Amino acid sequence: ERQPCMPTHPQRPLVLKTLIQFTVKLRLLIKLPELNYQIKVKATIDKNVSTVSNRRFILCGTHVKAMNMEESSNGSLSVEFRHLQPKEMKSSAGGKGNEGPHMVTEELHSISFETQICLYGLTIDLETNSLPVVMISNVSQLPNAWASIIWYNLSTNDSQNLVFFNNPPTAALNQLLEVLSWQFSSYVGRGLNSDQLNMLAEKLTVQQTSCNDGQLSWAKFCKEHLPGKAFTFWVWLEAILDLIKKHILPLWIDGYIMGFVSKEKERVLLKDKMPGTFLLRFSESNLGGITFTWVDQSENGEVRFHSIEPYNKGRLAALPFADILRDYKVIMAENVPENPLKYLYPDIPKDKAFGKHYSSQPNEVSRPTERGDKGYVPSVFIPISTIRSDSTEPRSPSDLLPMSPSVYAVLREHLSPTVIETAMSSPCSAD
Amino acid sequence: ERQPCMPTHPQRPLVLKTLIQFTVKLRLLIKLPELNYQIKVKATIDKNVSTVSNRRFILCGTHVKAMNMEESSNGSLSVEFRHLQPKEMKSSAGGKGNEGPHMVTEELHSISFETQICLYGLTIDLETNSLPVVMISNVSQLPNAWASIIWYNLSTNDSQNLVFFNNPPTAALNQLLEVLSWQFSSYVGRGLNSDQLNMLAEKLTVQQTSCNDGQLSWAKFCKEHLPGKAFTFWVWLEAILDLIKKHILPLWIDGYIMGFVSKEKERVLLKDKMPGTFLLRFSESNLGGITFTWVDQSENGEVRFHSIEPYNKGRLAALPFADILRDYKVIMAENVPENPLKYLYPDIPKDKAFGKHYSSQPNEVSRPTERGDKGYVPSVFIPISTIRSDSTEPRSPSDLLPMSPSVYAVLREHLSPTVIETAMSSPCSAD
DNA sequence: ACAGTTTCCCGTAAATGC
DNA sequence: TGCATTTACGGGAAACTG
Repeated sequence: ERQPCMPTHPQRPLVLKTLIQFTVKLRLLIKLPELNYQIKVKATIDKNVSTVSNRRFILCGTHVKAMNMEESSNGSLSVEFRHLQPKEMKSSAGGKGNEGPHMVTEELHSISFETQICLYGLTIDLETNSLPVVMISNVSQLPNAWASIIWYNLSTNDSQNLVFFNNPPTAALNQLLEVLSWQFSSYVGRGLNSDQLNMLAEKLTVQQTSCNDGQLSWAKFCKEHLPGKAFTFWVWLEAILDLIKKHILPLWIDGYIMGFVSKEKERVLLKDKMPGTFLLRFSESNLGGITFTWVDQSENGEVRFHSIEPYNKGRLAALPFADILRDYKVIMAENVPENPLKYLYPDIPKDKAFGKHYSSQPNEVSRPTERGDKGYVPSVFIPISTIRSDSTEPRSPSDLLPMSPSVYAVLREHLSPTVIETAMSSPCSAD
Repeated sequence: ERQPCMPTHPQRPLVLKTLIQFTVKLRLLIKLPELNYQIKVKATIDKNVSTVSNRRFILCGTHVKAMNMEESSNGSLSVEFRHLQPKEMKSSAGGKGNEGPHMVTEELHSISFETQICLYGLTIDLETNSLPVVMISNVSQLPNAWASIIWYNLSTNDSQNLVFFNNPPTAALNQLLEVLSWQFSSYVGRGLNSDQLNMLAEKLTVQQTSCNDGQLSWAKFCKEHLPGKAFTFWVWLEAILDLIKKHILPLWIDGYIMGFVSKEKERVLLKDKMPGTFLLRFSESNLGGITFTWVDQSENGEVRFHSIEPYNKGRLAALPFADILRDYKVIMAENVPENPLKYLYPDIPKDKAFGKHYSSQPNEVSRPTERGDKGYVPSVFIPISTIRSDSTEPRSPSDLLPMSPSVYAVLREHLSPTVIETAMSSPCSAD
């Protein structure tokens, strides 16, 4: 008769975190003619202790509340519990309940709502339960918990099978893909097209030892590591969702991120394109990483591909991805302009003072293996002050005023042919 | 008879945060011959309610504990309360106690310890109190709270004057400076020299309308904003302590950061030095910012100074400061190598796809005013792949193998006039 | 309206448990 | 011992409250 739902982490309902409050709204689906008294509803967690767990929780906050009229619409009764927060009761009695699955994120719990309605002298006991919920204690568990919710609701219409993960069923691959696309559209505002879904499908079904029947096991989705990797498919995908949401949301929504392309497909796509054509792809080896791959031609006309070392959250926090695309450069050491900093006051050679603090980060000089571990082009951030000097039309000193004289002086000193200090080389011919 | 002390935030004792646990250790300074029974000590906060506040706190956790033998040394009795956590009791009765200071960080509280000792048939009540403590609810209040602790202990020997901040006394400037230096040495491992202290003294005493008597008011230290700034002296200094601790600790400890120098002094120091001589200075206008200033000469021999836009925590998290010093470059727009990314697959001009997402960050082209708001040289991070190409000794193609052919191709395409001689293997002629 | 203050809660690190 | 899980708490931001 009622319709429970419970957001906690926005867009990740049915996952509850201990000590973090959540909200549940309940609507009475039958209409009552008499409303002379309060209908009080009580919320309980795991009321019937038949849970697959020896963890016990209670709900703190006002878990008994009266229903009131819905302001909007049809005047039906509802009640919203706010600020409920689950707390774990340390069960000193180590009576291991049902053994079941070992991960807490595969442990299903249930929230019950009870009430009594006295109607025409009749006393009616009402009770309803939420869909299974997963209880976690730290956001780090959220990805796996959410996977459980997805898998459950994808696989069964059962509203209360708390032992579901004792023996989780397989899911139809095409249904799963639909859910994944829906995940993207609800979480980051744009779903996945068929090319992207095909790539994910391939990734999910490699090493599918048997059953090529379009079914996928829970283990393949969320338990077993991807071949050669130290993480599961789902963790990999969640890291990408997170990356998109936090760092490249508008680009994603605009559809400029192809994202899910295999390295092989990538080459097929790029090989006939103009040199300088590139695409954006999520890293398959780094969690939450994005790279760009571009094509060019070597002097003998051979087509070549280059992928930048993937950018992750940390780097993108320092420099937005669009800016990286705008400003990315490949330069030769000889053409790097001189560093204007030479002596720490009063006269300590810079490297003498700071040399031991330089990070091993491969700036300036490329790594021993020119391409990184995965064939990526190494890339670093360099602090630069860039000056525009428009040489197409000669200018008088006064015309240069928009550029401050002192900066101009820096340029003169370090970049002009008549350099005083040890110049590395003459500047490469511009253009 | 006892000796209380209480670390919570390491190195910021006497500041307690609600709901965050702390530890207190108590030692009995008299020796007892008989120890046949347990001496239980009770910890209370603001036991005598004569506090300058209507905030009420209680201590949660085991606040009654028995003393035991000290394992080390002389077998004296002690007790350590761990996991105590202060909680605020919302006093619904709005009976504003003592009016006093308005800031909670100027509200002094006190922790009391009580016990009873039965010795030779005599019952002795013992009680001792902590030095005044400040209760905060968020780390954002810690700097001001710690300032209160410093000022109190600098100004008085009174062990319990909880109304101290109703009318805080002035402090002797030289004593304060000593404390500041001690702050640096205890918090970031290196104190301040006299030059640095002189700069701070000047900063503290500008606009010192009257009393040039070497006394400084609490307000000047921690209440009034610095002239023309939106923060107090202390907040400015704390931001620097924080910056040092988190991003440039080893450089600070080595003494390579002059840090506290006025812009005027800076020029005096640098003007006779070799071009390329620089020093590191904390920004006076940006909270927690550090800049470097270098000297060079314009072509007509005029001495010029340049200061980089200060780096703050966010930027230093992306690029360590030592690396910034190592890699900083000033380049001209004309000499910037081409960006290899031109068309988003299949053939969308890059700027068409991403142009609207570029940040307004002034990369590539300098700002309208060539030097920023405060006369700083603007500076940005640029993602770069750098390739060493050693032209001093020609190499055969096979020597080029350590560099991947594709990277080589990039170089060919975008950078080289005609010929590239590349080698990874040759060590760069060290220094 | 607003500023001081507290609460909320993510996310990393450390502690704990098994 | 190692991994699974919880706890701790800094820090940014929202909510609260006079």
